[in-house]
Amino acid sequence: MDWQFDNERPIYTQLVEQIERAVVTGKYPPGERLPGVRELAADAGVNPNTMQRALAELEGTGLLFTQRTSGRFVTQDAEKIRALRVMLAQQMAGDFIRNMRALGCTPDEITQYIQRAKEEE
Amino acid sequence: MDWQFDNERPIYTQLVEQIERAVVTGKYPPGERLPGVRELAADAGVNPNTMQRALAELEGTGLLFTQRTSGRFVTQDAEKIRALRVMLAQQMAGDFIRNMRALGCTPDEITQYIQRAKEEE
DNA sequence: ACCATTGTATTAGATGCTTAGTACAATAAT
DNA sequence: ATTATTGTACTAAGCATCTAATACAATGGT
Repeated sequence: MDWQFDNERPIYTQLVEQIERAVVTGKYPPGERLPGVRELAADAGVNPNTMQRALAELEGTGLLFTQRTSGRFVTQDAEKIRALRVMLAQQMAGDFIRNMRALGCTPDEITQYIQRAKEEE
Repeated sequence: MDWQFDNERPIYTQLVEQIERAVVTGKYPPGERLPGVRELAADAGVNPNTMQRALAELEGTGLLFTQRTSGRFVTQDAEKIRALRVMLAQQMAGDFIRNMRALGCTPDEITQYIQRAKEEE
């Protein structure tokens, strides 16, 4: 997993996002066991405490669950995962539109910028 | 001006963004004088130091300039302002596409989410 | 000349994030 | 039974952000 951080926002927040992504894209399938906190932390290059904090949040939303001494697992509720993916995508699209509008962009202009950005990838 | 903040990122960063928006949307035309630091800070509900920090950054990019004791002004370079608006829009569109791709969205899927988000505003 | 207003600088304290280091509880594996 | 591995908890330190309060320098308006 290729972790990547900016220093605009707390690392634990970015960890949450990137683990969510790994789950909704199927990199960690439903029911699969995650590496341990220490291993994940070492892989991401962060402190175990910071990783722990991110994982605890993901447990709070029910995306992960813990079995006390055998490790952490992705929820087996595949529907929940699909729903999360849709929710995240809607959220991002909504935020994007609002932000573009705040710049004074018309719907057509937004479409043009999107088109351009797609071609550049 | 209706300031709005989340607590995900530093306030001074968000101040920079919102002032940039006010400029590129023409709310503060080229050459126009801004309210003083204290007034802006009071209006935004933040500490004058924090506002000062945001304004100093905007000066660093040349969007604003200071006349020692009469106040701060928007640059008179209208082309610079147009260029900034385009830059911000491209940046946002690029980030958006990358983030949607990271969620596993296809180009068509992205288009659908955009369409949906536009209709909901 | 005077003075209110401008931007700017400085110090101190509170809070949150991150790292480092250590320790403990529970259990699967041996 | 013992041991290694799991998640979890705690303290201390460093750092950035933000607020609060105060002070100073420069100048436009009177």
